[in-house]
Amino acid sequence: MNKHISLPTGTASSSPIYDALRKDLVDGRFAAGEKLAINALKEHYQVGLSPLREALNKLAAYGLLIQENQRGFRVPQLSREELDDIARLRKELEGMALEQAIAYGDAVWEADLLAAEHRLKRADMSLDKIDEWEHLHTQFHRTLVAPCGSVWLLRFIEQLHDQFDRYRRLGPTIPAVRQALDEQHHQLVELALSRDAGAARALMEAHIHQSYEVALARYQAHA
Amino acid sequence: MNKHISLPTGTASSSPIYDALRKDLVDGRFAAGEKLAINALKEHYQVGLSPLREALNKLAAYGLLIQENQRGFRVPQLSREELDDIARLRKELEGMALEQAIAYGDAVWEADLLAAEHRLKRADMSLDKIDEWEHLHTQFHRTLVAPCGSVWLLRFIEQLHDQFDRYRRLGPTIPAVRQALDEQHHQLVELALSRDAGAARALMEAHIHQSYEVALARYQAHA
DNA sequence: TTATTTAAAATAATCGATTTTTTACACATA
DNA sequence: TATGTGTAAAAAATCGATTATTTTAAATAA
Repeated sequence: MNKHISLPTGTASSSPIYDALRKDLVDGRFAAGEKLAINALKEHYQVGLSPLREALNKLAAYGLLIQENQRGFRVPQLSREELDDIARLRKELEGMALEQAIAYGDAVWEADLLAAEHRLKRADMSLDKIDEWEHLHTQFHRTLVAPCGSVWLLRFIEQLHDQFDRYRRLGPTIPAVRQALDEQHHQLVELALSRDAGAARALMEAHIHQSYEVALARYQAHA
Repeated sequence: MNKHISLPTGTASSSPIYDALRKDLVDGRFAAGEKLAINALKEHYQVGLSPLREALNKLAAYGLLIQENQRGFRVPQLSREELDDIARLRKELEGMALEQAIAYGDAVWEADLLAAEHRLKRADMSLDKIDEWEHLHTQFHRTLVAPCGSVWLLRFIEQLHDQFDRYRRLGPTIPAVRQALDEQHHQLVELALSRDAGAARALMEAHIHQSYEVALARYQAHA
């Protein structure tokens, strides 16, 4: 019995420590620019040095850490410029992927989409269940573009999502914002099911832009 | 005195063993699908186990290796579908990057471009100097898109280039093909200098397509 | 005081050995 | 013959300790 659904492609199978660290980095548990104390991590996550270092190396290659020559690992800085960059690329790549998904997606995809949207809408978003909601939200966006036919495009989108979330998750999710996003999620499904690629792409870009504005406000509040 | 020009962004600073392995993987020194024998690698590259494993982990995160749960590392398979995917994305992303580079590039960029093209054209391409030519070729394409303003776009382009080269380098570079590509390189510089973004993008896509056809032929000859 | 040098401490990277897991093969059973 | 089980060999992953490097602090000189 698998704990995970097998990923669409050769995504490196991940270790528990990799998953935990990745999640904590995306959630903003470490300060931007912070230097990671390896011994402290070892103790905190209760792992040996070797698995820890291998996870850190993978995260550096993935872009969630900076590796400095013989000076260990550091959490990347945040910047307005990078946030703009990430948002712009997300619009471009997810827009592209959605258009292709609408072209290639079959009836199974349609059902998956409806299910993902329903689960997300139903999800409790009280503070102790944020993780659950975040997971379903990620899952929804993943489902939306899944049948685009490009393994590499999906990979890049995933990576940008993680980077974007470093900014978006600087503050707590506000119910009113969530409501607005949920409405867009619903409309995205409708446009996808009606195979209106142009309108769906436009809405996707607007959707990302809205998230971008939330993320930007939070970033500015922090800086 | 630095051996490398510092990279535009937080690209993980790489170790000698990482560089060597990456190069050998891109050059096709390992068969597609091959399982890597760690002890053999250790001996061949004359490195310890720890640095080797860390390099392998980074390469897996980068997409040049597949990491299987407790079953070590494997060279990814090649497929027609993936080659098509990579070529398509390269056209899209490098086209986009070139348009932006033409919008943002300054006089220094213009000079760098001319220099990169000149060095590439002058380069000897005899069999023992292939590495030199390949390096200058990479450098030329890098220079072309460098001022696009998007760190992440550049990162993805670099990654796709490496993946593409796994197919392109299945066979030796033929002088006639090189001649044709050099001519396109020259025209790309001309269009870039004249700031004709539309035409430059179109030519870039045609240029990638031509490389794609070469790579496809080589892939089919191998399979 | 400010800069530079030196020494000590802290931390990162590496190594060699151990433990765990997988794979291959022989044998037994249906 | 096909299928399953047990054992031995191989390989990967991990651990504990060592080595090398960087950082910090103190001391000396300008």
